[in-house]
Amino acid sequence: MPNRTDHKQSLQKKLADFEHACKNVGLKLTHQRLEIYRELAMSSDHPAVETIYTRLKKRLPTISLDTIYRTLTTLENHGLIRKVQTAESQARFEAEMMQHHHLICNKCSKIMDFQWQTFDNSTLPDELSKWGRVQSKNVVLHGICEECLEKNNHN
Amino acid sequence: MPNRTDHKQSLQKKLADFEHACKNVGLKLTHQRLEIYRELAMSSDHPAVETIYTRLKKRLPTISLDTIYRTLTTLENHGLIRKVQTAESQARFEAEMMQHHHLICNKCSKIMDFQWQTFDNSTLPDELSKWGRVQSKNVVLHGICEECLEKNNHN
DNA sequence: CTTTCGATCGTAATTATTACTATTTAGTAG
DNA sequence: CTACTAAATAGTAATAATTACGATCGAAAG
Repeated sequence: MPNRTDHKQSLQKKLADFEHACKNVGLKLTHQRLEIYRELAMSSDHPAVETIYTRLKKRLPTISLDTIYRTLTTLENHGLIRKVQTAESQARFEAEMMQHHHLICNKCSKIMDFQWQTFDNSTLPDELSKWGRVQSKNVVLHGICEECLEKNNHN
Repeated sequence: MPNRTDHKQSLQKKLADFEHACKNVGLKLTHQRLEIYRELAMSSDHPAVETIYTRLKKRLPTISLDTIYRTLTTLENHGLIRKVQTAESQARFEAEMMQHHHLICNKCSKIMDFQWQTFDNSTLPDELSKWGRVQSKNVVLHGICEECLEKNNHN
């Protein structure tokens, strides 16, 4: 029995789950999809699209960049993989330099600031002490704002 | 005397501080820089570059997009403004679907996963209850990883 | 006032992502 | 096993975001 810190499932298990998940949501189980997922499941370095492309080309020399973009988007929409938290493709700025955190609406992309003293005062897990020098510590919340929720109700 | 939740300084104060800061770090105080900063200081909606450009054009019809990009980068490098947390210009992905958080190196852009049960179990500040529906709750740490710190020492 | 070097403008180039079309293929029905 | 069909892919073209370049311009120091 795996101990509770052993949260990484075996690759086999992940791939099997993936196949089932595809079936369940009606996604065709293509060679490319499986390989793209496998590549990501084997990687722990949060690769960019180009990186995945380069790595996959060794096994699938004819795979297209478009397929990778399309597939990653599809898988993300079905909750099978994640895009690492980013505000959006385009950068956004602020002049507020006080410590604060962000709450981002997944629908309208509005960003709200909030403060959270309790969090700011908390200490990080011990395991991070040997990582290097932590310079900033922020919370990012994602969700749907009240306004967008209401819009949806009126449809 | 302002109360403690009144964390927004007056625009006047901010602009004055900005002027001093520019002097201190040897940045020329140009009309464009001041206006770009003013625009950002007046905005609470975390505008994208195009947004800033559009707004500024009303007052400075000849301002160039390049100037805005360059200026924002300059100001960010001097810690006068902030870019809202993004991993990078290019998106990055992961297949790990368990709740976890990210630690990102500002030098080499490596992303490390970590877990933080205490945080996961914590409750959000009350003020957020009326925002809408929060769907995810993550910590993003930025800093310099051990490896990059050592590289710097050897220079 | 003049000088000087950093900053700006206008535009071109680059990079990341998305769209398009002809072709291929997974899933299914005969 | 073969044929069908809608979905998926490859290859390439288009778009969007950002960065680079070269000719001026102007802030700041003397």
